[in-house]
Amino acid sequence: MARARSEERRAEILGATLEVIAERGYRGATLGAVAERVGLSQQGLLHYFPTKEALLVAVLEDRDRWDTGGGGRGGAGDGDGAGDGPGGGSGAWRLELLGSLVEYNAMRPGIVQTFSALLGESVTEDHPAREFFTRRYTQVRAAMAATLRAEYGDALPGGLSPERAAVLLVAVMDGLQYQWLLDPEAVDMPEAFGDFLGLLKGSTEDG
Amino acid sequence: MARARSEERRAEILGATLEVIAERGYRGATLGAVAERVGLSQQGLLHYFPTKEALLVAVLEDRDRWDTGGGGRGGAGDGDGAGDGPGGGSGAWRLELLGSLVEYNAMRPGIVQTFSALLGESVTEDHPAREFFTRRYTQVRAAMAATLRAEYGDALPGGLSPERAAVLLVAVMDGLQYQWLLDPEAVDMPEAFGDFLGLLKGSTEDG
DNA sequence: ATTATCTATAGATCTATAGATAATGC
DNA sequence: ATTATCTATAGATCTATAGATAATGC
Repeated sequence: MARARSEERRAEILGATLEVIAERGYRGATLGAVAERVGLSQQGLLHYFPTKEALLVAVLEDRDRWDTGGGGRGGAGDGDGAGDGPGGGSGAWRLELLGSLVEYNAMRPGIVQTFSALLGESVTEDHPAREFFTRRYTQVRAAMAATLRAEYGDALPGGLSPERAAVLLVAVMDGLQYQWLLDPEAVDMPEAFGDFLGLLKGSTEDG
Repeated sequence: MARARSEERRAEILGATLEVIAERGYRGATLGAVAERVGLSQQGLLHYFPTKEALLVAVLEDRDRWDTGGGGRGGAGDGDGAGDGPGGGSGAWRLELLGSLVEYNAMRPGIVQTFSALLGESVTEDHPAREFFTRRYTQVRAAMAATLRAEYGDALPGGLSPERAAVLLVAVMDGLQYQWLLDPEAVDMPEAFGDFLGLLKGSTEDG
């Protein structure tokens, strides 16, 4: 019971951390702000996560677990570095699910904002999330390539290899997120992503 | 002469600011670090830019000036929110120049990192660059759409309207920058961008 | 006068450590 | 014993203001 309550507390704290990072980024996030959000003193928070970096690491590990479907099978990625969704479990996403993933992300601006902010920060020097994102993108590109290969074979309708298309697929997902976060009225993220899938297929359907 | 020296100093300071932001983001950048890089005390720096935010604003205004070709004619955008290049001057980019722009960016990781970090941070609340990027992306999408329309008319070979293709074009440029900054060995940014242009044209050439 | 810089410093924060107190589980 | 929290606080920073000093340009 004590253990269970402790786990609950940690989950609460991680949720609050996601919120605070969405609002201020990791560097701008303070332990005090996270603590306040869960009704703890800053020092009380440090009982659960001994340093600020440990808190970030826990957030990223959580993300990894969630992305890989909770089952803990590594290798397959999720849809994107800055969005998330239901884990696959079988090794590679089915292409049609990627559209749903983007729609799902469009309903969760908070979490998209958290990871878009982290991704942006991660390119700066010595950022504690940099290695995480580097590794993750390698995985995600590989998973996307596998998905595309399963769907289209070694050459896509547009003429690209699955590997080269995968880079673009991931780029589009991330890039759309920034444009959409900054101006959700102006950018229909799921529609745009559908447009891109249409290009890969060599034809376009209406949104 | 005093005026000229002053302008020089300001330019030096802006250059140093770009570097420090690339390394630590805007929130992580300190006036002291910028000052040190130009051999001034932190308080000496504040003689030129009275607040930290004024320094950021100057960086962004500089960028705007550079992007619009230095001539000060508004309306046309540059290639991208997180890269830069020679200004157009005539209102819209020619499509073939976009590829060169990406190649140019690939030779300047520092500046790409500065603006990628800023873009990432800008999605957080009350970030002083948020409005800048929102406005700029609106402009850039419009300029891209105009470019595409000039090249292909109202329907691209792939079937998209210029406006809908423009969103993707910008997304690809940004998204590629993050992947490339995190892992330049793994991602050939210019090649990937060429692949995307090929998709828009409905055919693909080798890199 | 104005410009360029500096020293001193106020006033805020921030992270993390130390050590106390109370409750829970053996 | 262990767990959960708290108060107190050290030690670092950071931004920005105040005010002095020296040089430059009329």
